[in-house]
Amino acid sequence: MIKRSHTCGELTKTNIGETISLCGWISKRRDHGGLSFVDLRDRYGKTQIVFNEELHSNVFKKAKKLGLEDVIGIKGVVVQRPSEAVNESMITGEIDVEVSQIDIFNEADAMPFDVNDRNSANEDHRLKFRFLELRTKDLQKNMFIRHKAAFAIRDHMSKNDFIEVETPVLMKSTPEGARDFLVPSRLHQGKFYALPQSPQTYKQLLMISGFDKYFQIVKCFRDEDFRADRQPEFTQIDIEMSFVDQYDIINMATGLTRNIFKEILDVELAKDFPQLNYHEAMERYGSDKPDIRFDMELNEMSSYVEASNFNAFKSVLEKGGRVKGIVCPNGESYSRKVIDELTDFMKIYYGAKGLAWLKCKDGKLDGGISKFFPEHVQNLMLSDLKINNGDIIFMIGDDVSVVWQALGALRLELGKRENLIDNSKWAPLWVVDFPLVEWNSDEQRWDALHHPFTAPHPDDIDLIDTDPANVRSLGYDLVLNGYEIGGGSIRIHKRDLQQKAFSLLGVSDEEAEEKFGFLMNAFRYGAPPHGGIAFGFDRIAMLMSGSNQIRDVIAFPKTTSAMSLMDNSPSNIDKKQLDELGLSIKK
RNA sequence: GGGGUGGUAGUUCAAUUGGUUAGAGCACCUGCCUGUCACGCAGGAAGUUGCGGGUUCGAGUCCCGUUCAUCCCGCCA
Repeated sequence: MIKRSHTCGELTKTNIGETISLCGWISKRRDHGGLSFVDLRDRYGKTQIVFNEELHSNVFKKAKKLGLEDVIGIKGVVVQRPSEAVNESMITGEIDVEVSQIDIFNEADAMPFDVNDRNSANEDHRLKFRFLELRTKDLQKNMFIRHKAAFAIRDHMSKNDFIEVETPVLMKSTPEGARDFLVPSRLHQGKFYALPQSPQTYKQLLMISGFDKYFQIVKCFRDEDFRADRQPEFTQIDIEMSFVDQYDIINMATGLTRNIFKEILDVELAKDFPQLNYHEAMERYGSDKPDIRFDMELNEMSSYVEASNFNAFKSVLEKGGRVKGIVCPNGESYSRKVIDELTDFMKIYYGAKGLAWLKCKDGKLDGGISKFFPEHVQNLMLSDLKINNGDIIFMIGDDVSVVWQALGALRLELGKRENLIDNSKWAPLWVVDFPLVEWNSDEQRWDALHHPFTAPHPDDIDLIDTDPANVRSLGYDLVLNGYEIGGGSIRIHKRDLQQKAFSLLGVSDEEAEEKFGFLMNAFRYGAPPHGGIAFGFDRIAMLMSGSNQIRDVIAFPKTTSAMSLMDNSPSNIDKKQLDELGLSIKK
């Protein structure tokens, strides 16, 4: 067997005259009769190797039958290319390898798609042959970014005294939050393990154990519906610290994020990331994960509405609702048809009742609902909101949550349409002071916004009994370019406060004991104040690789229906396996 | 659970209002070619139009159902 002396990405004219050997895949073939050029590829690059009938007729004959993606090893001499044949776009473009010996390791069938071009097949087809898609330059680059990021994280955390502790993958099911993936127990028939949604309880127990700086790069599992940035199994950078407040965590996580971007992309992020509290984020951007690479903030419109004759909005205000609006440039391009499309978008997806608009023309407001606004009100709007000629103003009036959500989505849509987003920009920010709980009207109860171990803001503890909706938590999210890439909180570390939190969430003592008794019990034996954060490692890798699909940074991802098209999982199992587990399939 | 988009040779796409034998690039096969790098030239093979039903003289095209992929809403403590 020919073993390689070099990779396919490194030979240059300094190697001319050397006898070398290479191993790799045939990326491209150009046959000229007695002379045949082959681009040999491995993950380091490509090198052009030449088969010459006159020089090595035996080898030439063997090479005649070579096809795309055959795997070969060759031995030969590095030679200078004729000057007119130099390919300046390749590192190895000044040399050829004159092949004198060849091993054909494996001949490939006709390829299902062209691995030189990732776009040569649809995604479902590429997923079926994911091992081939992973040969593409794009995915090799992405996997390398991911590897470097994981390496940089471990290095950074270790240097800062954090230790990585592995926690169980088979754990107790807790029906709170996301749906669990379940694993039936053979030895305890009828009982189930769950795969962790996150190692949350374990890392809190590790704090009680005294591992005051813990981290783990760890797989987590959530059985919900999937999106471009969500997979059933995903990887978190899980971190927890003792004897800290939320600003210690924020500082640590900012430092880690800056380090990753510096190491992998050589990007210098701001020393401190901007911070917005939740309420401000919603009021200004209509989102708890705002993309602040562009402005176009949401404006308060109630004073203009009150001074107007537009009764639809006035009655919204009377009923305690809100009216907000955004000012968008390039209003001429918003024809009736386009506005109707945007209106449907608002109605169908965000429950808005409509989308009001007015345009600014010749220094005056025009069209849409402009006639309901007296001239002096219009003038105020023009000057307060800095509306320019050609702008269009969109307004929505509704319950505050609808206004926030709909306008937040509209802001993003308009930002894209108007090309306001600078793709070269990195805009991290912290969102803090989240509400502790939100009302779940379906279940008629309060749900934890983050999770049930999140500490309430110390200033708001008295409100827990009287006004739960306005209790802030010591929770925080790290947002980058409109993606939530991390989130965490200071945890409750006292048994009585944890009990209070459970009772607010409608978790009975018995239930709390059954589900979280082991944690509650641990609080009896010396629990330090602690808190932490978990980063979505896949999302970070995705953003760093310039993608908006998490699948692009996962070697073997699942589809949006949680299937693996490559190995066809999930799949049926033998009756024998079911019997061993004491399970039967419901018909 | 709901909505949008898509599924046609191995693959990427085309196919006029429903109308002849469903076409083209790449890949594949055969032959030619000694400086190509998207090599070139000549020829060839390749199709259950996702699946099931319906309308029609006639369906890739229209209708209903279903399935898969993808994007979004719900969901994701």
